[in-house]
Amino acid sequence: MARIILIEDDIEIRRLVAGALAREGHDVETAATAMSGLELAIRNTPDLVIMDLGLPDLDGTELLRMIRAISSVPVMVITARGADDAVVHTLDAGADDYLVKPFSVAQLLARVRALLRRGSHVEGSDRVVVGGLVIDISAREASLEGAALDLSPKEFDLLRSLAERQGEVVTKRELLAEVWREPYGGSERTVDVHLSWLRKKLGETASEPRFLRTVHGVGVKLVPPES
Amino acid sequence: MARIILIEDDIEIRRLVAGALAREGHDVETAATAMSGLELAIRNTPDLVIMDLGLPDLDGTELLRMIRAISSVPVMVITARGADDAVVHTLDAGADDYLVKPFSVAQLLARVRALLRRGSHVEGSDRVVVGGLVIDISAREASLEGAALDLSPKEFDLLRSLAERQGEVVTKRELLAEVWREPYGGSERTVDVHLSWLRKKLGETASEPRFLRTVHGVGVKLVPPES
DNA sequence: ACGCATTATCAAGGTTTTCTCAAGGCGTGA
DNA sequence: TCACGCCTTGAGAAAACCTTGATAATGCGT
Repeated sequence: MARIILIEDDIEIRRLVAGALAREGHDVETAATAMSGLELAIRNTPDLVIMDLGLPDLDGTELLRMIRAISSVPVMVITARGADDAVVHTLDAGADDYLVKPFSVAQLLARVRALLRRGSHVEGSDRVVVGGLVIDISAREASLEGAALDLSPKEFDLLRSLAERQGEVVTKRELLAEVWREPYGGSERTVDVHLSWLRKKLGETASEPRFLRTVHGVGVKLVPPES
Repeated sequence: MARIILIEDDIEIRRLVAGALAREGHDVETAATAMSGLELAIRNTPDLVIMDLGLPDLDGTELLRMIRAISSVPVMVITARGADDAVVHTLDAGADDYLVKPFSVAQLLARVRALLRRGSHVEGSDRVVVGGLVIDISAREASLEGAALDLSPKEFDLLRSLAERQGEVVTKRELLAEVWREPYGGSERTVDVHLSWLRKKLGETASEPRFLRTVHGVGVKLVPPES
């Protein structure tokens, strides 16, 4: 699983590519303009950017330079311009691969795999994904539907403990042991309160749960929200 | 300048490509068969391997697998076979790029540059770019939005330690160990103060952070600024 | 439907962590 | 020696966070 940003104005191609990538298990965000794509590339710290060269608001090479100025993320360019000096020019501006439309989706996916294969060695960030909830352990940050969550230390640890055993019911005692480092003492009330805060930040309540389902008499479990 | 191995049986193409690469300043070794190419790849620890898929003594994919078994060197495949599943198959076998003959030499060179650019980044990562902040490690200098920063030794080491693990949370203890060489003793106050100075030079404050985000109870991390 | 046990939430108070300032030490070069 | 830049340390204030106890709500078995 990788975070991929797709910047493409043609809605047909966007759907086609985004769908194929999603089917490979990737987390895809799309943008139809250069500026919104740039913003995504800054905010989401993606593992790969795929961009069209012919965007409505800005020349693709310009966008590429802007991305390169702030990040070394792998960039794949897809475009109708197949002229040789366009390819050379774009690659030298910092692109990692260049695919000419119309292209085969299978080949695109294979090239994406090749780029990610190289990139994955660079970072040691491991993530846990539950529905629209993404938890990045080494960066110690979590986001819900792309929007960053502002979690306190205990809240994050709590969420991580639940995420590492997603779908499983975890007792408050276990959470006290894992998060609070208190295998015996400690009050289970404390866990309740933190769960409540977490719920608030996840946009849910105990009576309308989405991610955090309490199992009466046993504990809680973290699950992807229903439909 | 990079060490490149070219495995290609067609003498015309071999001369053409090897000549062009040499003219770019690279150190090129050629082989006409898979076995001699493999030997070169083992002995010479190249920065890049360019290989034909249709070699006389061994199937190209087989050679690719053998190379991959012993090395993670970038491999570029050039071949007459343009069929889509050949491309997919080869990329998935570990190739980094795939160019169909007849190709333009200019494009080949541009793709070589792209591969080498990435390869050198992985190895002795000498420059770290995060947002508008550029840290040149071997030159021991940093610049913000193009303007050089005047950092004291400790400030630079601190910034470098954070940059080398950008996006990751680093504890003050770890910084004391890495920057101050004091894995146990040492006061975390010291780190705080240096962070404060660094912030001032980066044009930010703790309450209005751009690059240095403190993670309460854990440490700090270096991230690209938002928007 | 009733009562008990468990869970949810709130508000208040206390604790820990972080930030910044200012003072002083140390070494270098003028 | 003096001036200067650099580093360390201590202290106070501010901010962020955690815990607790009380009360309301909910679930479960009878």
